[in-house]
Amino acid sequence: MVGQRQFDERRTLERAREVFWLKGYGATSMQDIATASGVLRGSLYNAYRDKETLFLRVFEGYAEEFLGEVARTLAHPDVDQALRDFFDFTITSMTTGVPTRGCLSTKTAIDTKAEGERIRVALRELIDGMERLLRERISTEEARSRLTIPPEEAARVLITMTRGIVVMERVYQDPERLRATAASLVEALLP
Amino acid sequence: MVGQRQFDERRTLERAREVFWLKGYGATSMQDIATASGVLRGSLYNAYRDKETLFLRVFEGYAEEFLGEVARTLAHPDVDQALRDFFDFTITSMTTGVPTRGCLSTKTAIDTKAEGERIRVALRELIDGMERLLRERISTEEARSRLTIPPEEAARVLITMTRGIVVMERVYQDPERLRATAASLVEALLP
DNA sequence: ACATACTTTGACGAGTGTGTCAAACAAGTC
DNA sequence: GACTTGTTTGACACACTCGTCAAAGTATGT
Repeated sequence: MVGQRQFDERRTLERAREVFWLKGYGATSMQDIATASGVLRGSLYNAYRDKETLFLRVFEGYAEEFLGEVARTLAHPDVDQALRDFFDFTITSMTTGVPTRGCLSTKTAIDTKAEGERIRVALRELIDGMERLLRERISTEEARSRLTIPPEEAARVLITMTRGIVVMERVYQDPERLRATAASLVEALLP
Repeated sequence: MVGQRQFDERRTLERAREVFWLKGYGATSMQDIATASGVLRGSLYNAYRDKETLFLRVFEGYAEEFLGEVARTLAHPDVDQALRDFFDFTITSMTTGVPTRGCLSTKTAIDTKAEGERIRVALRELIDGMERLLRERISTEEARSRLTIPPEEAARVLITMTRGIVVMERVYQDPERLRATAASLVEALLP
């Protein structure tokens, strides 16, 4: 390679992720990312073409990490505990930072300035992935026998619940309340 | 009154609501509302001071109507049916329009440009109101005896679920899926 | 008819946004 | 040392944003 990239791409995407996460796609300007990363706006446009493409690049890494963490939390042998760990992880993730950062994928899903098809596809892939992990975890013979509804349906309910919890976090800013609600749902699914 | 308002306030707030609902608080400009209502920007500023105050005025009407509808849907004597009607109403509301408009309160809750305290208070009032209606409806002796978890917890789970459904609507744009998920939850709560 | 009190109107200031581009630059290759 | 190829840089064009304000307009009360 002859004319090679001068800036540290990992670090730049990391900073970009933080900004997108905190402010959301629509409210984040390329200048915000330039300032946060120390890379000039022009270089960002040269390297990533436009804001949407840069975002997709950032989101790719986010989704991968997130799914990895989810898989880890669900690994607990006890189904109840696995689900509690799962909710614990998502709640901790969204209530991290001051002010709390919330959930990147939910912010993006709701953002009217992020309605491009590429973004929606990326969102679907992440949620599909989470749903698959959940479904697989609660499809064991043991879990199946204890569930009040079929695992496929329970997985959908659980994944939908995580999205709802994100919204409630924004409104009430009370992690304990979120955990209690999550525990209530688990109790209803696995009495 | 001497110098009285020239424009039809009802109609103007109605149009403003439509725009805010479709585009979200942050992405809506005063010019958007001026264009949609036919009232000049200057007049809007004169009448409502600023964008946030105008929004709060709009949201007030929205919340009132919404709570009224919720109360009506929950009135069904059969608890299962009442909850199904409740979800049916929220899902129909968010999937109305082309493109579907989603949920105004959820869009506002997630919007990083709508983080003012007055807005958060208005959001809490609406959600608190919905929760109260739900809780009261499922606190009857009959409902209580059938619920898998206490009515207070069930109300929180239900309200959180509606917020999650809104997010899933944005991602998958599939009303049937939303109804199925809602039905699954009701099944888990009232087996 | 005239004063009053408010609304309407359109221009203004100041800031922000996206994306483009030509020129300067840097790092390998011949 | 010259060439190639991509990157960096800062300025540019253009559009949009919020909120303000002076001047013109208008319906009511006297």
